[in-house]
Amino acid sequence: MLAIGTLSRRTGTKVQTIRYYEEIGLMNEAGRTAGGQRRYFEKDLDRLAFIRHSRQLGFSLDSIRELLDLSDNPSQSCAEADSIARRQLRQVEQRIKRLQALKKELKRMVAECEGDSVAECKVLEVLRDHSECLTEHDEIGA
Amino acid sequence: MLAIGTLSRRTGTKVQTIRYYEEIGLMNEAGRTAGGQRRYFEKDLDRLAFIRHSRQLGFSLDSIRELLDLSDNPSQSCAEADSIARRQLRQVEQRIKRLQALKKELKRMVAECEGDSVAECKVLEVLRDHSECLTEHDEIGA
DNA sequence: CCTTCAATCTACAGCAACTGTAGTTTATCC
DNA sequence: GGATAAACTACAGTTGCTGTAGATTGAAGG
Repeated sequence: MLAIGTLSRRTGTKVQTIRYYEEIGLMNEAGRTAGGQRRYFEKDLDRLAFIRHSRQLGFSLDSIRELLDLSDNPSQSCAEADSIARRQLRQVEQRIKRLQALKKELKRMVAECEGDSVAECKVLEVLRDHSECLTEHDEIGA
Repeated sequence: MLAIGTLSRRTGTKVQTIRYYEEIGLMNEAGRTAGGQRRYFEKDLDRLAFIRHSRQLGFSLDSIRELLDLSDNPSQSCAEADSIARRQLRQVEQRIKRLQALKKELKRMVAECEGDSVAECKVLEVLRDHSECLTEHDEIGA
């Protein structure tokens, strides 16, 4: 039987975060000692590791919930899991695209800055006037 | 004199967001009509546009606050604004790097999935077992 | 002048995904 | 049996908004 701190250490998850996952139903309710402390099995550790790893790959808690459901029912089709992963991949690619546009703009902004006083600062000037931008960046960078 | 809805339309900012910016002190407190509605000058519109544009470039509200301060005091050195922009650039580059690692991993995951049942689903397998990953991705993707 | 209706107002709850704090109780080790 | 680390609950705070409810206001048309 594992205490919550052991799960915490072994998965690099804050104790409060584990309790939070229980609260929102991602982790099963843990068994308790007579004194009320949570005690876990190895399988709980595996589940938490799955959640953490998925988070590291950028999946939302909602997606992870779906993936866990699939994982719990091994007879289902794999297609669902595949499509969740593809969706995540598309999102990541989207974000990269947007960030690359931002990077370009920021680079240009910084490169052109050579004035010594704020009055002639290119950085502030660009921020003041969107029309100086080369690219469109209408969505706020996630 | 401009109503809040006009600022909203002209900058693509939700009305509540403008009020929120006032609440946290990013926008100056607007003048009011006898009936209590906010009325703005052109300079307020400019300030809001500056804020929005900076947000689109991914600056945090705290950074924007600094940038606005600089912009309000045009005799200061430009170095400060420059360093804020460079910091932002570094952050963006960092995020791109991380996302590219994720993308690689997700691509591999999706590419290898060919089993038809969840039991042999590569996606779920990879999520279960971090050691199957090629890259480290210890930080949760922002 | 009066009605009407969109626009605005305040106040507060909610989102994602945690993180931090305070104050208390439990488990473990010597 | 005492000390101390670790666990407990409950709740506030983070970032940057967004949405809702219910009450007013302002401008245009008749």
